[in-house]
Amino acid sequence: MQQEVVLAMLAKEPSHGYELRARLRQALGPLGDAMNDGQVYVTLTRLERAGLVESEQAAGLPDRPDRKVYALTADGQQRVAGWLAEVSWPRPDLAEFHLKLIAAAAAGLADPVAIVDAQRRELLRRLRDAQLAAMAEPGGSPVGLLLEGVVLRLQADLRWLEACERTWAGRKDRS
Amino acid sequence: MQQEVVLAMLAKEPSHGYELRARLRQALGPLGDAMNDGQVYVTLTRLERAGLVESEQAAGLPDRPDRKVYALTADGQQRVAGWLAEVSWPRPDLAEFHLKLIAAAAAGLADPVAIVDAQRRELLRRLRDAQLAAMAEPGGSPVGLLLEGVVLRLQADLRWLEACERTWAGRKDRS
DNA sequence: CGACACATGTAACACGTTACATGATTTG
DNA sequence: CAAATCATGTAACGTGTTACATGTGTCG
Repeated sequence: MQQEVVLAMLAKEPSHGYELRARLRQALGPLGDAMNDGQVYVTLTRLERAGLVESEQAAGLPDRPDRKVYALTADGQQRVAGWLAEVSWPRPDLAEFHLKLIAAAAAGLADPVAIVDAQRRELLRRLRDAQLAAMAEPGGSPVGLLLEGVVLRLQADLRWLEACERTWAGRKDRS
Repeated sequence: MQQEVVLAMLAKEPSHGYELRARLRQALGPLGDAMNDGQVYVTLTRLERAGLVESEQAAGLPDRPDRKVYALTADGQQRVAGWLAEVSWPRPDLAEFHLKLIAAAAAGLADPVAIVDAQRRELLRRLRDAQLAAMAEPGGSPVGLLLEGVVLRLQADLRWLEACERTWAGRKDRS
């Protein structure tokens, strides 16, 4: 799960895989459920191979399995600092849907307007879910904030779908 | 670039790599500039290996290199139909930024509010660019529609950043 | 002559995902 | 006894990305 994220969590303090996984889940709230359990370990292994972290065996709780505690190397710290300074932002991934409409219309396989409609119903469902989840979180909490972002996004996407419907409905009339 | 997209473009009519690439670029407008030239061929090769398309050598324009024309197999057609019926939607990728703020605050490496600020400046720049690009497109064109989606997204993200700033500024006061 | 349109690829790499595999201890 | 918690991994796969590599014909 995103090497930078794991690195940044280690910047706070050295830790082991199991705990990182738990911290991630906690920070993501309901969105963390999609995570795969083994993923963190894969990422840690690769980070170690890349020389960004180092591991050390450490005793766990009494009568508990030992832990493998990872800490940042100098390279790792630099990478984290770079990541924090970065202003990258995932570019909107609307292109796929856009191309779907174009392809459907061009190939005559499906009605673009119907596709938009189906998509809107799906997004409305997700919006409802996100709003419910947001209400379950205490206001002002980080997880609540994240869910608010999801809601704002979905609302923007729904408005876009309306624009899509208007445009494609118009195109059909003219063809 | 997304196997389904390539498949769907072939659903309209059999075609060769170079043309697909051109059609993609045209459909994406300014967003198509990020594409890598060799990518389409990689995708086509893998699709053929997977039995979703078949290729045939065909004569190109006079005195031009030959083309390798790809067409959908029955499996490929089914896959396209399935894709069109799907209501998948990329889940919002806000988690990374969210985790960045949490990590910055926890590790004390950077001021979350400063990060939010830098990010806002970046998004405002992108918003301006997208609006300029949108104005260059004829109204009602597919590319213009896509750019409108990008603008709506950016506006929603900017509103989210404002919420982030309020929340994190509040947290700082209390710490 | 140099740039551009036409046309095709490959090799290597990074990364996320999935599924599988193990084993102790506490709690109901 | 079964389930959950603590704790770790690996092998294989799909796919996007990058960089490199090649060749002709036309147009200015």
